[in-house]
Amino acid sequence: MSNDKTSETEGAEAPSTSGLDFIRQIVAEDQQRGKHDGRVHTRFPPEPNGYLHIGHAKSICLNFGLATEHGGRCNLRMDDTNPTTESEEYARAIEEDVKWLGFDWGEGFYYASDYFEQLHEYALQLIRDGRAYVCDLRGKEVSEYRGLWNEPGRDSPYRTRSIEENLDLFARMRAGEFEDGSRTLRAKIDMASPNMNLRDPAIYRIRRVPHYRSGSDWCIYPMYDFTHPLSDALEDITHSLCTLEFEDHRPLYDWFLEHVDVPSRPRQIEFARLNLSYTVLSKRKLLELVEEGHVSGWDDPRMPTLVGFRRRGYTPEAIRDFCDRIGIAKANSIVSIAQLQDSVRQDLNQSAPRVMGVLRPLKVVIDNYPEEQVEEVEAVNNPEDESAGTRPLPFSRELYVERTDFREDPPKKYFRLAPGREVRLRYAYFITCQEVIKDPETGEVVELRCTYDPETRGGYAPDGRKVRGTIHWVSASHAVEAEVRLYDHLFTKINPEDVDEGGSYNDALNPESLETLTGCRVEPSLAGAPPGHRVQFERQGYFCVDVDSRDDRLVVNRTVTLRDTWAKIEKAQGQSK
RNA sequence: UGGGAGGUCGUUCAAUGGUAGGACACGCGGCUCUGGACCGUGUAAUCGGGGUUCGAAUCCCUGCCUCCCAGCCA
Repeated sequence: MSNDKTSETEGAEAPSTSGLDFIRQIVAEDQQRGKHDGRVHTRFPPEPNGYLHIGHAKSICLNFGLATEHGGRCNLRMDDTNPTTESEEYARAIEEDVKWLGFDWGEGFYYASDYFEQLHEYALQLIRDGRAYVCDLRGKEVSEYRGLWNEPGRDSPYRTRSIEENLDLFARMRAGEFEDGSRTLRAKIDMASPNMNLRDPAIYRIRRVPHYRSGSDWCIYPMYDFTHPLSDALEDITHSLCTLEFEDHRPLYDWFLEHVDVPSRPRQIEFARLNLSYTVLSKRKLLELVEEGHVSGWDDPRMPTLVGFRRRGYTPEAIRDFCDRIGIAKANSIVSIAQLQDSVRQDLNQSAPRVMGVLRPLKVVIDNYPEEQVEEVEAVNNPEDESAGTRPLPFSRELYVERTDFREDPPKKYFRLAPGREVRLRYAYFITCQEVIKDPETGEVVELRCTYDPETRGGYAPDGRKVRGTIHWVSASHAVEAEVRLYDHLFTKINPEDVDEGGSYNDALNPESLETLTGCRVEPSLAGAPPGHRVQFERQGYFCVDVDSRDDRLVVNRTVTLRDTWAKIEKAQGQSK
């Protein structure tokens, strides 16, 4: 958040807005012109009917970022006007997620439901001014009267009711005299408008159910289109940022501000919502994934939710960096998941301590190493951060190395272990593979017999000879056993929502999105690591201790792999054959 | 079909009448006790057609394509 070195533009009256995204340009211009007294006040208005996902993060970073960049404020507001889908649990989770992402709303925490009384007053004003009426049409009838895109709607037969009758009926709606769905309060705008939103939209509906906050104080609830502009105005919001699908709601947004006596005049600006390759980002679909059991919950590490990413091991810094990098525009687009992965790698590379972890252990016995001997070699904790220091690693005659670091028949450019080959065990010794032991039944390689060169302690050969390969390892008797969960995309298609007729987005569910490895071996320093602890398993990737972890059962999630140049080479070799 | 909004390297975002640039991805090279990181380098784009202009991604006209809207959801 400190990417501003633009204050060097002294002489210029109006600093250039070049390079800024279109919203920041508008805000900068507004501020230069002294609009809203030069104030910038934004808000992030989630509905507490689900968990926040990475798409929300884009909006959060925009709204909070904009405010801090201009010395303004950003409110967190629960947009909770629909009691049937919302809950306290979601509201609390949202609050926590925004905090986790690293943003602070100060005193600015609000609930639209706290405005119910004021909103009701505003509705009365509209009625008194002849701008709203109680309509007795049922849902189906309303939509019949609404007309089609290319055909104007018809006025409701109740449109011409007297103000007194409207006032009376609305009071009785509030008093609970009418059943759900039997009546609505509608804005009297224009049934012939080419914009459907202006064909007398409902502003209050009857829902005789308790609200998670207002309890049973109300049985009528205001609609989004009515609530939102007025809530913004009540909070003195200057710039009300929302996504593209609300673009043609803007005339309605402005209509309410125009016809209700509000304290301020916010402006709605729309931007494109985030789409991520190989994932879905809609609360409805994410809810389905949870309810249908395709994932273990909202915080399943494969979920694009903030709780999911958190459990997976993503850092708030990485997510913020990602949001900075993808920019803000009006063109709808699908951002590559590789972009996000780059952001985490970038962050974790700096901060994650290195550790030895063997995912698929292959036993190695060093024949010329003394039977009972154990020594300690010194390992660097983080080559990117000298202050992280070093740690001792136990070394002994029996080790585990990565199964994929041995090939009986090595392909070209394979620098790892193979019969007769010498490699370096990171921070320890050079070893040479002398013998391959196989299971007589299956032919599977079960053990490698190797010899080590005692002169190469620490990983250097005094005679100056080089080895091409350095591999990771753990001492068999000292290693801690762990369960490692590897994740892949939840979906196999770049855009799972792009489905053929009759298809469903979950046809593209990836059956291999979770791979659980048991019997993995990690270095002893990881014993007892708490959930949330992030490390790099050298040469493998970044990992994070899962909440399922117990003292006697280490469970770690793979956040993201390291870049794997060898995998690319091998893939290219495979293709050229 | 009516209304609204979009279309720039493979992807994403810039360039606001004056050399089309960054990031990711990809390729090549260097360095390396992580085939990581890092360093260097390269490939690669203005939806089509007209016009205005010394000069157009940008302004005008026209065509094409994509997205959103017919909840008493947000």
